[in-house]
Amino acid sequence: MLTPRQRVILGAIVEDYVRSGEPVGSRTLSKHIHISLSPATIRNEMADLEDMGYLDQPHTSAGRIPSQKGYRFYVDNLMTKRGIEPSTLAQLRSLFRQRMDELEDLFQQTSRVLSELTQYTAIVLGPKVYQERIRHVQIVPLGVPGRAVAILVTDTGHVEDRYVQFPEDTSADDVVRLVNFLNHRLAGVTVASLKSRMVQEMADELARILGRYEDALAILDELSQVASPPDKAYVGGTANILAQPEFRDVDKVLPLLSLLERTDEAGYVLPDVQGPGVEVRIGHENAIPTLENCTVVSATYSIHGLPAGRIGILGPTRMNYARVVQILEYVADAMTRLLSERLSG
Amino acid sequence: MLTPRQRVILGAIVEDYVRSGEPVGSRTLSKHIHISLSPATIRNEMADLEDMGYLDQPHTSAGRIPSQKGYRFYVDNLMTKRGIEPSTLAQLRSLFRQRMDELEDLFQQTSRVLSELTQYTAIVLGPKVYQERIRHVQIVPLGVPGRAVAILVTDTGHVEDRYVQFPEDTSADDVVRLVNFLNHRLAGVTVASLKSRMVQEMADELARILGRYEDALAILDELSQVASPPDKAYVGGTANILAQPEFRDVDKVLPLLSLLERTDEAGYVLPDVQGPGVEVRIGHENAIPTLENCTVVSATYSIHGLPAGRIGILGPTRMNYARVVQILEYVADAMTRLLSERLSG
DNA sequence: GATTAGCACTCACCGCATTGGAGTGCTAAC
DNA sequence: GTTAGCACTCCAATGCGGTGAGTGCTAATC
Repeated sequence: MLTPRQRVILGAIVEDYVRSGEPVGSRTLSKHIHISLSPATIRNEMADLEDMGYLDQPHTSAGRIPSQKGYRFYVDNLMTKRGIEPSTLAQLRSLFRQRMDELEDLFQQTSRVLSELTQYTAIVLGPKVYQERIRHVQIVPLGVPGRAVAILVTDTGHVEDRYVQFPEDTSADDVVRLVNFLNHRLAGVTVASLKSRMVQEMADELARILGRYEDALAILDELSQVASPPDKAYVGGTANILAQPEFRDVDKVLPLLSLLERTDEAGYVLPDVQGPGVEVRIGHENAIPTLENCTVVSATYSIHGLPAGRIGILGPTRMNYARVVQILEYVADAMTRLLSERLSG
Repeated sequence: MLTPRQRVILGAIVEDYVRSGEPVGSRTLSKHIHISLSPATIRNEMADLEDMGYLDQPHTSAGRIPSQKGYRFYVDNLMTKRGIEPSTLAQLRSLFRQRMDELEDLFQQTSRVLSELTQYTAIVLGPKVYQERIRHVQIVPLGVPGRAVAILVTDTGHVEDRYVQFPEDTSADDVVRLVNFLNHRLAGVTVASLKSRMVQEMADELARILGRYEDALAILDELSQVASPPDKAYVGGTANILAQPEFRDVDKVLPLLSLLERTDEAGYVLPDVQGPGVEVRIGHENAIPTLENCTVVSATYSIHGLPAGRIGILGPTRMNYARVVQILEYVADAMTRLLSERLSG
């Protein structure tokens, strides 16, 4: 257990190091406002903190830097939220006051603003489609026989489309019948359940309508594909990583940038927690080894009380935790309100 | 004008430098197979080439490197295409042999493979929608009165959707009438013409159907927005830039990465040429100042004989021009064939 | 007249020693 | 328990000579 004095010293070291990026020495700390101890005393305390694993020393004659354990203790016990600076708050407010017709815009803009405000990398995951309810199904045949586009619209206004192939001799009438049937049977059903059991039981009915069982199955199979799009990730400010002194070295950033570049994998950077509140993963706490020197802070936003998607910030372990946590709290909250309001009445 | 011997020497310098990344000295060159001259002679020629601006010298006692003018001369007059290596060809063939249901996949995969093969950054621009013909229009009202999703499907299977707002008292019947009217009037029309004159003349007709003129205008205005989506850019291999020795310095890459990150601006990297063949822009020939030390090689792909979109490679001026040009020629050609074949009968 | 051998010169780069300074650990005094 | 003092450590910056690749120039050679 840490003594109150050790806690003050650890907190001061974390905050000083986050600000300056330089290892913190005992002399620097003794000048700190809330600490009126001589450098020697502080040295003793620092040696103890290092023994306990809260601090690291880059080399014998350097100051101390927080270890990952140190950051963890800071986040759990010492961090004080001072409220978001007015200018930041203003920028956030204006972001959510804009009229954004497209959901896509909202996510894109959010990731841009988040990365600008924090100077770290921001990741915004679009809402998971499979919880939404189907509002409309449409099939548009293209010029080529047997080829068409299937479109799914959910009650949130989310549109998914997919190129599908039909048996070549499917007639225009068949398509109309199919669309009517699907709309009748699927309206209000969640996307998730479309994939599973619905297909089975619908196949029989559909076979009656079309008069061909195999075709009915094939068509439904194609359609069910529409319902499982990959989660879309909006990544902003990847270039910001380079500005961080700990990533000035090209060899260290390369794996990180490669990871973020594949937007399909970028989603895995955010942990899959669905609870409320902000989640902080420091260094090795992340599942992905590439992130061993990074911290990922993430939060969940909801639609109508249901967790819908995640937003997060990726930066070095030397991160301004308090500020990032507060900003994410604000943004997750604002997105929850905006989306819930917009998508009901 | 360059003498034949000067041309041989310049060509050798370019190819040697592209391969090694080190300034080329006279001794190295004299060992070159096709050059049987003493270092001294070569030195004299190199001095002349430098005077004419084809070569640069990093410092007095270093070898020579090609200037941008030198690269330009090489590309225009000296470059010999030796044919793509078998292994590369195999990879390209297998890319286009895959079944790719979504156009999106095609562009994404192409940009990935291009960047992997070249180890540079690849940019693929999706086809310009406005040349395509409208196949189907759909409007799906959402739960909230006056809010709906408008969907446009083109004959290539391209789907555009947009959240739109209607007058709140628009009835379900009105929407059905509107959709029927639009499909009747717009089928086969190019997206481009929808924006311009169509709107004007349709407004009158629509007003008769709905019985309200202002609303008709408002609705058409919203719809015309759907028809002008930004060109979508698929950027792959941005991290590859870091692997290039000329961009090991973080300060030099940062502006480049920032540019590529904003995918809306990434499109501007490729010049807007619509002719056939491959375009090479070296250093300052690029419109964007950030690219002063980069070369952009680009090519156009077509659908049914009409230029549809562009693909390109971004790398340092020290680039393997012959190889990149050949690969782009191949890919543009393959995309043209694939898209034309797939989108007709 | 073109080519080449020879030579002095330049300059980046490497390794090495030197120095300064920030910071520590330890001990003894307060 | 706290602090002053001191020897010690180690990084980072600086300076310096040696090395080698490469050049430009001149004079000899073909």
